Amino acid sequence: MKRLATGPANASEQLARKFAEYVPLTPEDRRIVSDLGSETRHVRRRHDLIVEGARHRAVFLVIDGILMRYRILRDGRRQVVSLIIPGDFAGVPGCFFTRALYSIKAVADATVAQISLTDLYGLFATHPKLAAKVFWSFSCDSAVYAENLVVIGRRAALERVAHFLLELLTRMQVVGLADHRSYCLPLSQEMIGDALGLSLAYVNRVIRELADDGLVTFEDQRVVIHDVEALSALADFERGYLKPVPITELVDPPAAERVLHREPLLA
Amino acid sequence: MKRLATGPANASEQLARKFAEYVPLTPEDRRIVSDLGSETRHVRRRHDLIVEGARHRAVFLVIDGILMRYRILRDGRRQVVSLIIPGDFAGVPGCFFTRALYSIKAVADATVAQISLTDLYGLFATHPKLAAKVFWSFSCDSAVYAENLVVIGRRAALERVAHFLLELLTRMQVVGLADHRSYCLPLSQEMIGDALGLSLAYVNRVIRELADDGLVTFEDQRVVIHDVEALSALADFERGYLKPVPITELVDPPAAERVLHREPLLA
DNA sequence: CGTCGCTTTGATCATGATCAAGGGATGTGG
DNA sequence: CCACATCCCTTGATCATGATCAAAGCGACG
Repeated sequence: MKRLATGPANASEQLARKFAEYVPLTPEDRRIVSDLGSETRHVRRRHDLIVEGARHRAVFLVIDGILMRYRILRDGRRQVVSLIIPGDFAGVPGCFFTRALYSIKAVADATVAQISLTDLYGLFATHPKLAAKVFWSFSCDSAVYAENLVVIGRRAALERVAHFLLELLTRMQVVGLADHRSYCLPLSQEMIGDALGLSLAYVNRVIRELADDGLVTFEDQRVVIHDVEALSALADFERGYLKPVPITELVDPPAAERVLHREPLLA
Repeated sequence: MKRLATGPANASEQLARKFAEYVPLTPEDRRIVSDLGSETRHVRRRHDLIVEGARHRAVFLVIDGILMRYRILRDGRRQVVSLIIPGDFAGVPGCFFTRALYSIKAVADATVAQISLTDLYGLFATHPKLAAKVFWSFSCDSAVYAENLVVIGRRAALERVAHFLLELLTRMQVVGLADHRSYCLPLSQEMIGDALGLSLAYVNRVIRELADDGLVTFEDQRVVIHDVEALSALADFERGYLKPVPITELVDPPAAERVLHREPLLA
């Protein structure tokens, strides 16, 4: 259960790592994120960070650990809506609603940096470029949700599980928590089922089938994907949706192409 | 098939209508949107506005008509990822990726205002407050995707259809295209199935069942929900996820609470 | 040492898919 | 104006994917 990379100690390091390829943070950005997220909080495995229906006071940048965002329906059925790994924000897009739409629970002991909504919203007035980067990343999360709609809506159980493992491989790689084919996955099979709309028992059978075919191995909490190519083909996995365009073009477009005249910013 | 409201003629009117409650647009905002979206385009029913894999050059603000965002898998299975109604943006979040992740097709003849990516990105430099409002609305779209994950992942067919009809009722009401219990729904049962991960034949049976129970009526292209309360109970529908907090607090937080000092905006 | 969380496996069931066929409306080209 | 095609709805019969129920084993942990 060794870690591939030592967890970064603070918020700005972890965010910079996630954003590295696409949303380069300036030293100034990192200083601000460090300031904003200086108040860290630990969430123990199986404990809730946010409970559905509660009022929002902050968002949380995950520094270490894994959390899941979920809803439990009246009759006990549970759907996991997203897995939140280091570098991701927890509490988004709930922060745009007065009360939390979902609960968020730590799946493995987690450390998060707390950013008050006041500070977050204030970024628009004080550091609009950084605000743009953060909101750009919020928007990109939609792409993951949309893709998962295709997974759950139109793929068979085997494909769903395969896709799930590959998406997580890719996301973990981005933040340096996976090598080219393996990572630590602290989820029970029940949680995987709840993320994919499958029953616990069936997830177990499907995983067994994938293992029997020599495609993946689970040992302890580590997943090893022995043939990423083959599994991707099986799942019809295209990782494009996890690779947005660099935001540089967005925040700093070529000056010549700006068509609108400027307005005073803080009028 | 009468319309409840006459369709607004231009982009800023339609956006203002959608944003009315939550994201008040200033007169200046509306002028800018009018400028940006002055180039309109018509998309005939069944024609594609964007084809998966194409390079992105613009986003489109829907003025009139309905479109759907979808993917077709290798073996022909189709998943509709979202319905795009007047006031929504088409081409988001695809615009954050070099190539379109999904195709977008008009379900009913549509009119859209075209906004080039250059102009959209340029908003951050030229009109950051308006950019904030637009990106805030992009982020809110995530909430709809997440909710639909719960619908498709953990709800039975009857509940899915009921939830679908209620979500659309609420969204159409926001832009003045539905009264308190009915609206025009130009979708075939096959499309509804593709949005909900169900087969055409089964959608038909479920709709029949809802009709037999006197909960809804389909006539011509109009849906009438006879008992919104009962249907909401059946579907476990909570419309909170369609009602974000007003953005005013976000863009104009109380000055006293701003903790960070300001930086020059266009350094 | 006993409980709890998690995995594994079997047996049975049912929701919803698939296949097939027909009918009504609308549209289109000859 | 008719013939034909297409789209969409409807319904029946059958099938299968995956759910549900049940029970047992296995660590880990207190």
